[in-house]
Amino acid sequence: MNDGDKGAGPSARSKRADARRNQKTLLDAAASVFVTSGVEAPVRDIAAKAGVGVGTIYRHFPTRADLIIAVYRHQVDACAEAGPALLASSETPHAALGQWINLFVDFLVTKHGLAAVLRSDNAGFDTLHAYFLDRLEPVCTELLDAAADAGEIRSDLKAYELMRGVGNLCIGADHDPRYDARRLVGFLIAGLRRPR
Amino acid sequence: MNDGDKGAGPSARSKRADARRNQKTLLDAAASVFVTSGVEAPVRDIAAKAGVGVGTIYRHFPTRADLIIAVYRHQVDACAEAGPALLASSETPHAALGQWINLFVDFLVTKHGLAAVLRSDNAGFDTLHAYFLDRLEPVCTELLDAAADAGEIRSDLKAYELMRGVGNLCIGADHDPRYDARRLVGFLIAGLRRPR
DNA sequence: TGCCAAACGGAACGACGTTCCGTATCTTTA
DNA sequence: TAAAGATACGGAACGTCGTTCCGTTTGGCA
Repeated sequence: MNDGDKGAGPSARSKRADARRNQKTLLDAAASVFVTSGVEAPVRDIAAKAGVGVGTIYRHFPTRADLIIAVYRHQVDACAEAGPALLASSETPHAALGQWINLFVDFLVTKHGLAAVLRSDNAGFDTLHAYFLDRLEPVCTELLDAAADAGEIRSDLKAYELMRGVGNLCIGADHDPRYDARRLVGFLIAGLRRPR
Repeated sequence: MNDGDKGAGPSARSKRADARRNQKTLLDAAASVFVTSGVEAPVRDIAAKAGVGVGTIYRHFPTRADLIIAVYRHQVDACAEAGPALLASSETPHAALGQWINLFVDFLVTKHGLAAVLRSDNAGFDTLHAYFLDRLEPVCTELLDAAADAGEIRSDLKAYELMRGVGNLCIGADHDPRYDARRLVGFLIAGLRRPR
């Protein structure tokens, strides 16, 4: 338990001062570029925004996924932590599930291209995929089980499958006014209801 | 009614013999490579498989989308034509819709990466997107309207939105045994049922 | 047979991710 | 405080990819 490092990003302490500074600068620059150009923005753009060479990015974040994870870790964690809270505060487990899915969808939809990259089969994004799953799948499973135990929804759906489906529905949901991912996800969740 | 050309691919007639031959060779090579490496296979691979230079590909198919369209046109057309037939032969419009969507999903899922490319925001794939829409949206609208008129499903969903949703759900459905796109699409369709 | 438009092949270009290494900077130690 | 060693930096360089361009070849026709 040395410095709070969780394994997906470089340590924040016990490094040279300039390295620590650059890491922060890089995170800010990446976050900013992600907002304007999406998470698939060229590495050089991020480097330029941060006023740093591309080598520096790769030293701090060996893969692109590591950078994305570092940028969004807090929000993913918040989403994970909201699960149990919703379960405790909602009328029914199904309502909690719906609200939690809404959080998840909002998160994905507001990050340009994140959903797409999550599903990319390009090598190097497995880490990202794995991180989201590690963090969120248990939470989703808990909500799903609760709703299934209450008899509100079918019980043969795994959290993994649901999350992939929801994630997929969010792809390209920005920049297309004719496509409302939230609504479709709502239909999907509705379709989970136990027949009768 | 000259030679069957529909505008998205080069004419088959009134060209030099070698050109006509190469066009066929290219279609076969592309189809073959698409099966083994997916629709995003490098252009050079397709050229190599066909035994031609890359320039030849671009002369016959100005954009990558044109090549993909040419390869799958028959299947897309078949899917489009199946719509009215299903509507006529099924018990209810909702059943017809479900069966038609199944055809669509089967088509997408069996073509490596086609669903993903359909949703790609890379420039150059608009043509592909447009072709699918031109061909299939009217059919989907017809089915949707029939089911809505029969009071079986909600009436506030556009064919465009449904097709995008279904297409999205199919992304990455191959090479992942834990994810069954057909099942999720089924849930989505079920979720369209009119409340009651 | 000889001409020439049509078609061909593949080198070349620009964008990108990623790696590598000479250089600059920090930190430690004498 | 000054020099040495470790650490980090910048950006050139490499490989891959889509796409364009042009010198060369070839098929059709007079």
